[in-house]
Amino acid sequence: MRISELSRRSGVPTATIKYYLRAGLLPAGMRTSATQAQYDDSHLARLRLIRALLGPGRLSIATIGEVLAIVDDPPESPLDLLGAATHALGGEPDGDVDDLAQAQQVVDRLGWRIQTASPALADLGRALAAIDEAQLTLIDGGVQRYARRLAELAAEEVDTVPMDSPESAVRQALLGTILIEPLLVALRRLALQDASGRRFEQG
Amino acid sequence: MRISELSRRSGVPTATIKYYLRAGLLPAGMRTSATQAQYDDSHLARLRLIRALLGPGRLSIATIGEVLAIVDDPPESPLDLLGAATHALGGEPDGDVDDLAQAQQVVDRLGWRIQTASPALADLGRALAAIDEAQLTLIDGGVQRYARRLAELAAEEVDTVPMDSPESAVRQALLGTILIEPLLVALRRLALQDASGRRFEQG
DNA sequence: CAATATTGGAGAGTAACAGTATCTAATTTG
DNA sequence: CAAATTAGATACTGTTACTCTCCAATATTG
Repeated sequence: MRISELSRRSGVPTATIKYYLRAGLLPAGMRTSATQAQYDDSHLARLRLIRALLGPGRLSIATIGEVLAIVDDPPESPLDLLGAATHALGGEPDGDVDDLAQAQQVVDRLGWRIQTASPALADLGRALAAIDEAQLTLIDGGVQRYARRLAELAAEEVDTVPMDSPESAVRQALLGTILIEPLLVALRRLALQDASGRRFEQG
Repeated sequence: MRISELSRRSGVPTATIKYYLRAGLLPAGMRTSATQAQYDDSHLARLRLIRALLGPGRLSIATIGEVLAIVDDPPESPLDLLGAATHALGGEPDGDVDDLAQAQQVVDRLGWRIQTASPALADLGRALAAIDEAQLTLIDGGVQRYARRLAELAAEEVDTVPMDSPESAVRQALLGTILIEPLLVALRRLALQDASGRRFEQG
């Protein structure tokens, strides 16, 4: 198909498609002449993926570039996989030292083995600091309780990663990390609405 | 304290503090003269909260304004509370009709009672669509499994909301909704790293 | 008490981001 | 052959979250 059809089928303006091409998010089409290129379903799928990562995934164009680079050229070892993934995501790699130490302590108490200097660890530190500064009361058992629930889910998720090919493994692992987050956030907000409705209607 | 001390103690530049004052996020200090005002610990706490919502919470200045307006002037009924909360949060209220229908179906199957037109429902629809478009495989039991884990946690969280005063209830409920999200996201990424480490080291 | 520093308030300027618009030359299509 | 489409490049736009500059009015310091 040509760019106009790609645009029509994806709902993305041609100017924006060109912008993604320039940014290297979308591979160039197969050139048939100086002013024409053919795009196929893989381009359509990639385009939809970009929009998914931009929208619900809330990633920046730059971050999407890093993520897609990993998807397109996966690391040898699956061990490095999620390391590379969370490294591409996550904000500034390091923050306040105390916050980081607190995060490390949480992870240690859980017995989790994490590559040091994971940006997710810094994110955890900042999240804990934010909760602290807002003087929020956590549920009994606090962070550990959330962590154990998520660990159960994480173990199941990792089991869904196919081991047949590194390409599909990296895809599932990386995109799963990113795209399930908005699902969890939305579900949690709805669960809170339901729970608070149940509590206060009889209180 | 004066603005320079507020700046020093919070780490926020005075120019930025003035910007928050103009935006109505921070109440004005007590004026002592035409060119001087006194700020107290409540201003410091508010400033830290703003930074927490801006950083880990990833809210925009405009959204923070809405959230703080609810905190400062809570609705009468606790029932409206999380409705107002999730209404202030959440992206565009409505999206694709099919996506919304799928989200509604998920919620119905769970037996959750949600105020219709909750932006969180639209968010759920978009999150599901994104997962679908990326052709991700969900864990067995799919969305329902995530949902039930989150429902357990949500029920416990709602129990931590103090019923003594509407002010503290709204604070806990609203800020809990927002600030625990980055905690969950960070914990999940770390849990995934740990789980994938465990899986692949023996695979 | 004079010189220097700080402040509130307002408006303009800035950097990053995610597009959009315009233009040109070369094809395609009708 | 005339009208439409395209790749590619460059320039422009709108939004966001600041950041800078100025001014007159104090406050502080020597």
